[in-house]
Amino acid sequence: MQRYNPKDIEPKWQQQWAESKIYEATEDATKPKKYILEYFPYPSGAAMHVGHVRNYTIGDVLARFNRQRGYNVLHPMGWDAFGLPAENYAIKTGISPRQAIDQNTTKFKAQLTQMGFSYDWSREIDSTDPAYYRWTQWFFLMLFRRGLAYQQESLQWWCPVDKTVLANEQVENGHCWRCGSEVEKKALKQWFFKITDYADRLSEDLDNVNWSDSIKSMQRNWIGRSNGAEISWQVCDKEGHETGVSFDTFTTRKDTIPGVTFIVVAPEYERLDELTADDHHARVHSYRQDALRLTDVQRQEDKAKSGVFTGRYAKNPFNGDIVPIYIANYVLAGYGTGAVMGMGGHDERDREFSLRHDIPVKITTEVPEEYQDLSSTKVWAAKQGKQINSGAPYDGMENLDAGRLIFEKMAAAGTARDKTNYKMRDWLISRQRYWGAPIPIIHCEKDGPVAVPDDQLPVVLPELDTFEPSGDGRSPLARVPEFVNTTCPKCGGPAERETDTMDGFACSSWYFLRFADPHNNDQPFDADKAKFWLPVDDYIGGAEHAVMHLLYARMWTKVMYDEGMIDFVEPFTTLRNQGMILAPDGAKMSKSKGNTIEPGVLIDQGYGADAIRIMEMFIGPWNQAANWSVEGMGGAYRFLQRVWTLVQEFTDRERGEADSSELLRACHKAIKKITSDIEALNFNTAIASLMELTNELFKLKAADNYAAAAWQDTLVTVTQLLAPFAPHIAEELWQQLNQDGSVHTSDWPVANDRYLVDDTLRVAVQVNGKLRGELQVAVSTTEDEIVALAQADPKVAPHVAGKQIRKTVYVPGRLVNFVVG
RNA sequence: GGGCGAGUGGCGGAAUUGGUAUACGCGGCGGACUUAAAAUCCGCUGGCCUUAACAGCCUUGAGGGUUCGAGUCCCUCCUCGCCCACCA
Repeated sequence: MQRYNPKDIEPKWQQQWAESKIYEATEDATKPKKYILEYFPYPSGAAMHVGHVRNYTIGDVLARFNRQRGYNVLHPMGWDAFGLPAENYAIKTGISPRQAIDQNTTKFKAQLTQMGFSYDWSREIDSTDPAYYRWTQWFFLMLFRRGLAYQQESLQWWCPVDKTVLANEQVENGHCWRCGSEVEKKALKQWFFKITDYADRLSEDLDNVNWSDSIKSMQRNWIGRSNGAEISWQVCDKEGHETGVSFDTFTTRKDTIPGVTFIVVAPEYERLDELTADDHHARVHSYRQDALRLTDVQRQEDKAKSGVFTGRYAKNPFNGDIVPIYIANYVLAGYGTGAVMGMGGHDERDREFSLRHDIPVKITTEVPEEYQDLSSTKVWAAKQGKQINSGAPYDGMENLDAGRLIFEKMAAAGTARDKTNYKMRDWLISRQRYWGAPIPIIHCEKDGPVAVPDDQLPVVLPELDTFEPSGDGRSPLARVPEFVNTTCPKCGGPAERETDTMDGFACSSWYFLRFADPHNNDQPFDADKAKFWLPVDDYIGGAEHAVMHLLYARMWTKVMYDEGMIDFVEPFTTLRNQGMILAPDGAKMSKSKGNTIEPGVLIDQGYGADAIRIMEMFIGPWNQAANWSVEGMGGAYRFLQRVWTLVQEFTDRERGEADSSELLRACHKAIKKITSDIEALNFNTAIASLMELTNELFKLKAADNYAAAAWQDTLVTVTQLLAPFAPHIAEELWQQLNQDGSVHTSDWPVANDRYLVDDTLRVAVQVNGKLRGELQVAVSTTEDEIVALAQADPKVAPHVAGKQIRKTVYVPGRLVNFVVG
């Protein structure tokens, strides 16, 4: 008997599938389409580990299952290859990013192929290919034309190690998302995409996508829409003489306006001088300089709420109160107006500031006893209660009603207006690095920033010998005169090219559309093809993209919709976030820790790709984290080996009129269960059912009670059910069972209810809810008969004998419960 | 501090609408085969009491509640994970 040896069969079928092109998708409208996509990877030089494999396996199981179920499946793969790792590698080794990426994609592709993933490689794309980034540049210009790409000089996050600016989304807790070093602020002129224009739609359209609540709430949180009011204040001196300067603050608590006891502005506040008295300039400026030198992390560590008085006051537009103006580093410059009304009564931070600087505190909402000590930092922040200390007619009202009235009065006087603010900032997309798509803009002294004409795209990234960033805020491209010096497309005069490149997230904001039409040289994609395949039906990836890629891609999609290029507003109908695979000890797998488990190694050890795939899917629910188990890997292999053995030991000898009903029942029960399990993404229980069926087949084989034809049919069915999970062994056994074509293009089995009817029922018998016995009865037994049998059952009788049965509950076909008392 | 999610055997995990808790796998124990081992096949495996079986009692983070019946529903609490975090 031939033993199960994955090394003999897996490479063979991988080659066969590639040659027969069975996974290539065409726009065949006779079948419903299904676009299944995994986030296209960064082809790093490191081997992929079993955590990555889980992601691709989920996608591949869905792709294969849907193909067998009659869908026209698009399952493409490509490379998100611009970005720092390749460039840093180039600096270190002298190998150009282009060469490194080419080597890595070859390696990465081999690893994916080795796992038997059913990608349509004819659609492979590479974001660093000029044929691709030409269209990334084209989209940049579309955004530019629509006023959604603009340049602005301001303080930006700057990573001192990577020597480039970063988007807000790429700063994690004050550290660079790539290298982990602490970021700084630097005043630079940068390119932005105006994602804030889309804040409302990005927030609201989340209602219409099938994403997990956690990702949705992460996005909503990040966008951070809050409705409130903008209030105008007049600057004055201590006696209330106005200086003629006014400024605005933002609040979400209109009801607390009567309780404002100070104003505080951020150190970066642009009009700080206008809010500062002459004799306070020195102190205010020294505080400002100190604050600006601090990194964001250091500033957040200032829990003591430092700050200094500006010497000026502001007049409360609601009640005329004169309150001091401070500068303090706990106020964020980039949110709202950069100036905040302080009310220590109901805000913890303001309370702390008030206590530190001896500012009186005034509460405007009735608070419980334990919060009445105003010298404590314990603040009653609940949003509802009775209004107090605000005068008539407000005192005694519900505070929210009072707030509305206060606002109406101020709005009528022109000192307040409705305002919505967002935590999200515009997306900073320029990078001072070499390895990215050049921003297709030409700077002309006369015409300003001018779009590179379409027919001059792509602006090709020149080949360089050194990629070292200079750190002076300009990219290495600035050192290439033949790249920089050009002529203005408008006036023909001498001009300079933009030397910054685009954030890699620009490339990944539209790649899912390119897969619909990957080789188009006339446009980013053909509208009909996009309409055929998009939106993506199942998008599978980790949660780490929640507020970056997934937000950016959604914005671009909406811009394309506004441009009339596509007819949908959300790119990813269903999003699936797989759980992380951790090392056996529960630690995160990483190359630096040296605890990665690589599929290539497991394949070399003889487990094979199929067993790895089974293990990945069986280890637990697909969307929960799981610890890798070395022993579990053996179990996955053993399971496949048992299936293999069943087919090898199949002999076609005559069995006469053997009764196959048990066999057929087991088989069709499994079909039904596995089908609904995969539909619900319960991959682990689908595999458990396959294991159960296999165990059942071994028992039936030992009993030797089945007809040969039914046995053959069952084995064929098993290969089909196994095919999405373990495609190689399924294909091999399919062939051994003399089936035509490929198991992967075969029709998914359908359960026949005829085989599922049982002739006996098992009914549990409870007394007062406690299990006391079990009945085996014919299906035809009536309720009365079952109750009588239950009562008479030797295990049940002692518990009911001599007691009064007060109630009998019968759940048809399941249980009888006697309530005795 | 805010948001999201999770607590079930020695371990990973199963349990339709509330209806026989612990499927399936790992690990462990025993058996068959073998000169022997590996591999393979078969059986047992939540805890307590019991020589053992039968029977009984207990058990889904803790405590209460609803119900004939709760892992599942409600309330209170505890623990852990992830994300965001001075956003006024």
